[in-house]
Amino acid sequence: MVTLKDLARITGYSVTTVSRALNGYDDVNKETRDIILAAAEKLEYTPNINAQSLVTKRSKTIGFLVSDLKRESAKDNFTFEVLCGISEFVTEAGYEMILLSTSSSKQKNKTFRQIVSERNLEGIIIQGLKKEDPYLQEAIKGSVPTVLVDIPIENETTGYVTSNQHDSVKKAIKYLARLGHRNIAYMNGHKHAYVSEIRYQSYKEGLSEAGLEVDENLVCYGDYEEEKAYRASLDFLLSNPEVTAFFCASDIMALGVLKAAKELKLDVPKDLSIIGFDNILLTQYTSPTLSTIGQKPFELGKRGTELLLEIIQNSSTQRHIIIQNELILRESTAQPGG
Amino acid sequence: MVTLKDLARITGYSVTTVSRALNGYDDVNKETRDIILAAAEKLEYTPNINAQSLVTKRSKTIGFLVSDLKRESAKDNFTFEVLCGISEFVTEAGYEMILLSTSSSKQKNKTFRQIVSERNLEGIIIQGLKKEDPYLQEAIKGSVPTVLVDIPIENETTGYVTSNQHDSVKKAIKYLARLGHRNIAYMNGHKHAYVSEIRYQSYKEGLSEAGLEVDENLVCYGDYEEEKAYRASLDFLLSNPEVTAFFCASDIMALGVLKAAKELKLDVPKDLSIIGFDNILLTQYTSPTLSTIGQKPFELGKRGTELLLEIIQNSSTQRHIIIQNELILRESTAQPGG
DNA sequence: TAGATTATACGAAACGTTTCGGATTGTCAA
DNA sequence: TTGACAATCCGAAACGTTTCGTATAATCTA
Repeated sequence: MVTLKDLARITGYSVTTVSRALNGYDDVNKETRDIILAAAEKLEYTPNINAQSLVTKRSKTIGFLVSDLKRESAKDNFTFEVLCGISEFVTEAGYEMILLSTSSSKQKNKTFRQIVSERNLEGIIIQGLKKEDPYLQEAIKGSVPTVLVDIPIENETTGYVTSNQHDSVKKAIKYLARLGHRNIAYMNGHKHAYVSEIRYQSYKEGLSEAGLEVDENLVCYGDYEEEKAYRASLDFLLSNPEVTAFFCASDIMALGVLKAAKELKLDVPKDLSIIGFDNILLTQYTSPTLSTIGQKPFELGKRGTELLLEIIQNSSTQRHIIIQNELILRESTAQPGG
Repeated sequence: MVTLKDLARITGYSVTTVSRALNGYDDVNKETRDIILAAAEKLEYTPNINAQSLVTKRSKTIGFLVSDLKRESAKDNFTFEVLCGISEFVTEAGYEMILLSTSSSKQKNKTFRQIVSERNLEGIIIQGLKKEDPYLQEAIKGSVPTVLVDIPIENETTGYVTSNQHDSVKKAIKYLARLGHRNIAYMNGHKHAYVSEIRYQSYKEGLSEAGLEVDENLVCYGDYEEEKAYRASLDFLLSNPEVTAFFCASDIMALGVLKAAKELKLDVPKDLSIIGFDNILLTQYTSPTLSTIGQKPFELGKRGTELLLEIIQNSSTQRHIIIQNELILRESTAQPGG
């Protein structure tokens, strides 16, 4: 490893001068700067960021904190797309990202503050924590620049990035209503996630705005799992034959509903319209193909990082960014009865 | 941020003693150790890893170097699963992973050595670099502990983790032969990837071992893209009606072949058997469902990290790990003619 | 020509650790 | 009583940076 000291020894200047030359200070002679730069180039010098961060407090590193990244989560490319977005912007900005995977239990061993100060992280992006997770509370209360994905909370050092879930869910519901559906069921995920709540609220508002009544009995819970959604909807569809449309809080659950419909010999979309959420790759390959609400997780990651760096540099005017979803209509939606 | 100095001030001991107490040295009195530990606990002290690494040269950090992690790569959950595997093991071992995304062009700005020494990385896992990428060469020649995913090269400080692609491809080919197929085509990916070569070799050997002749004309190129595979196989199947089976170097390309077959009104598997590679989620949802070779990327990541840490700690006896793939038979394979 | 100003360079301290080599007690065998 | 030894503690240097304050020499101003 070649250090400032090496460069100093070789060029004959002091460590101070070498440092200032490399950092572009103007109290160093053009000639000596050139000599120093040449030597640095030749020896492939790069500053040791750890040492740098020790004195400047700027580690050029942010954390991506995600809940429980284990075997099963590999299926979830929402997280991965967010990560790709972060990676792209972070690199552009000369930063680096470290991946922090945590679980509810691990949060007892180490506080959020500790995680951050261990590695001098300048800021953190949080995705997929449960509402009641201590880290989330710490992050919001603390003074570490933080950006939350899909959790709409903001303050001096906390911002968030999300999609217009509210509008897009309402839009989907109203679309179904416009097609003539009167009994629109809702397949919700588990209650740990903020998004479940938001989508459920929006579903109800969508119904109201379409002049339909909200019926609590038309809500199922599938925990964001295909199998659970399948079982829940199987029973549900049997006992609620008046239902002609299903809005699902995730595509995965929509697959479960689709499977149940097939099982019950219901024709999709003739007997039952289905709309999912996420636009996962699979939705284009099922038969019928699935209508869904498409998010842009890559964008969420990218813009989220942008926001985070603004908060870090104190140059941000706003504390939140909203990305537009799109309602993607495929074969699984139609007028009731065909 | 609470430092050793703070603890020293509060407990009345020296920084040295505090440090030694926390690190479990036995030349500190049980009582004083307890006092110090209590204080550390109370103030939520955690060592600053950057400062630590400056003196110990051990940063508790490894890098995951992946080629060009951009928008499109989000679809590729091979990489993501590997990443999840790395994350799991790395956390267990008290390390942290930083994500390094590079492109062929970026590799000109900064050398591999620089990337490593910038952040005192203890080791690096490399996935998806092109054969001719400079970083790959540097990594192999250099003295930084490195683990390559799916690139079988090893030396003093370099190891690799891969699956038994060779055997599993041969197995698939021989399985097709046993079913009675005599003209088995091969859809290859682009030539930048080591795996393309390996799979192609294994395809040929599989044919030979099954007593079939290798015919170079039965090889198509789909560049690991569905669309390209679709177009390539469309022409190919038209002009080679004797072909009754297609082995594809990836599931994505198998989808393309499947689409082409449907387009040509070929019945799969009656007129054409198809085997893919990767076992992506989609293969369970196509119709017919796709036979494929299943890799275990999570395992690759996890065991790869294990190997890397062994190399770092100089405690490893072997320099490579082979994970068993499995041949997964679904509906897309049958005897020729049904 | 004296004093002020500018250009250029550097010493030393600091960041938060670890670790080497002592220093200071107290205990015990001879 | 003395010397040896163990137990316990600490000072100072080091890791690779940045930065504050200062030093020196050259140049300018009046």
